[in-house]
Amino acid sequence: MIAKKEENRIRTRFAPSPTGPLHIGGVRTALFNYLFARKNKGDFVLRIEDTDKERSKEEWESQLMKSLEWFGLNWDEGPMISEQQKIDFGNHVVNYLGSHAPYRQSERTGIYKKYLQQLIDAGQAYFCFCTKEELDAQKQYLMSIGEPPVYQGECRDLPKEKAEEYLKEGKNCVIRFKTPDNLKISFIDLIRGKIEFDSSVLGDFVIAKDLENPLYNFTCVVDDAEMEISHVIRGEEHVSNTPKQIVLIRALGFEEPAYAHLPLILNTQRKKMSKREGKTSVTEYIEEGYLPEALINFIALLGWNPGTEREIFSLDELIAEFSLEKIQKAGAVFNLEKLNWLNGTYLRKKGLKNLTLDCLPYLEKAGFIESVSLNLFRIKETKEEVSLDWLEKVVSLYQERLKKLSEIVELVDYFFKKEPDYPKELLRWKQMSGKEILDSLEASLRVISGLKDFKADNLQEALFKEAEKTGDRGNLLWPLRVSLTGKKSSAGPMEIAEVLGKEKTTERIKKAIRIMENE
RNA sequence: GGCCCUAUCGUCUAACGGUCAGGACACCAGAUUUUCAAUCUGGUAAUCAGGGUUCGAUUCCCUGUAGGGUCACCA
Repeated sequence: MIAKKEENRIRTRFAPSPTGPLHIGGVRTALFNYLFARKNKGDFVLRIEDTDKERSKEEWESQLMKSLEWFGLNWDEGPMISEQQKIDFGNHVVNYLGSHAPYRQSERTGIYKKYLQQLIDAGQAYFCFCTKEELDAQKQYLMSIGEPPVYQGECRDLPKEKAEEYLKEGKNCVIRFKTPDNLKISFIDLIRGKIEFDSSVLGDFVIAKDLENPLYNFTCVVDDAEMEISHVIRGEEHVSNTPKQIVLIRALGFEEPAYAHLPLILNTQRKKMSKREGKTSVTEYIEEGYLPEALINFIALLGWNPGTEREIFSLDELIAEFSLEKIQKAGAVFNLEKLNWLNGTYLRKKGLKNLTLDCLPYLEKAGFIESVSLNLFRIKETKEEVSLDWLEKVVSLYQERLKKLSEIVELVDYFFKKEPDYPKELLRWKQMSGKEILDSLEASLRVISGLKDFKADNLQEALFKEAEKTGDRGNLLWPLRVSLTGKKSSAGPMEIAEVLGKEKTTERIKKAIRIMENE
């Protein structure tokens, strides 16, 4: 099924298990595999590790792929996807990039079975009939006396006939690998250098529940070999799996891939990021309104640096700069503030049209607007119809203030309400008296009424001229701004007025005047 | 507890054995300003400890300390 690849071709893989949404750490692993493959003109393979039938769900699988697609981390190969499969995934993923499905371990049982049988026949793996209770007790004991809690090999030398007899009886069993005794297993980690383990800490570990149900370490080794993966780049939590996989590779006569174990991404408590504290799934970041390019840029800089002082990189620029040598050894704390800053810079760089399109779902979800047609929207509260162009103007007022898309809602809400709601006190600038506020609002109203061309520039000119009378522009502009927005901070009142239009601007100032008069 | 890994500003990080230990985020101050941002300028802030090796250690070695990972019929 998998074509023989050319000698020395770089091939990496991302091998998630579909048991939940894509994790930030998962994106980083995928990203580095992707970057390394692309940098070296190699291949990037996606493999779904769904051997755990209890926890694996197809919806997670499609969400995983959707997330990778969103980031632009497209994989190169896999079985060609049939029309039927496309339909099966229904709404989740409409079209896969390159029309490749990922490799699914659940569809490769036959392959694993063959190799499993090979090990059993060669006496390198055996059936174990020990019960869970027995093993738990043993583990407890070993840990209590400070020994590594490994299987003691009770069934290791069980005669073949005996094993077959138990098997026939239907006795519960697992398949264990016969780990060689007293063996030093070392490998060169491309990031950490030489790492060595003693085989005694491995014990005879379980490689399959039975011939039909192989377990992670086994399937991983078989697949990496079958798929001719040249570089296994994965999280640091896997270093302790590596010696197990190496002894399996040797027993099966496979070639060892190169290994690179990435430092962990930590939470602010400096622990491995977990679902317990903070946001870990990328879907949460997507929903909050982080851009894929910002997230990619940020994650790339977590544990890697280009060796220069540059910090802003597109995916293609990362490919050009990437190298494994520049990867850090120590774990890196996920620094949300820096992500926010980066996202803000990407938001500011974005074209207004696209930014507005990105904001639309948030405005709809907030119940501000509903879509009438492609370019026409209705403000729900006032039933007014507005164009996409107008929404662009609204968004443009806040482009440079935005850190993430979701913030647009509370920033621009006053455009979508009949009138802003605010406490009277908010209209007061510094020590102004009620009379002064009233005068100020009436002055604004007068200036605005007399204006023919209702544009921010003209408004500014006229209002600044009026403001000279008191010397402090705030005297005029603060009450005006509050009357229009009901907020203590916002974009400039002239720009807001222009977008609001003369009529509404006038109405809102009049309302503020009424509030002041009701003293 | 066993095994494995790691250690530079609060955080992400730079520094062929010789640098005033550099940059970015955050923070503080100033400029700008009607507010909040954005922007510009400046500032505070770090080599875990102790031993070696060396003319000279952030850098190499050892010990200690601290932190992390992992010890499933999960991946």
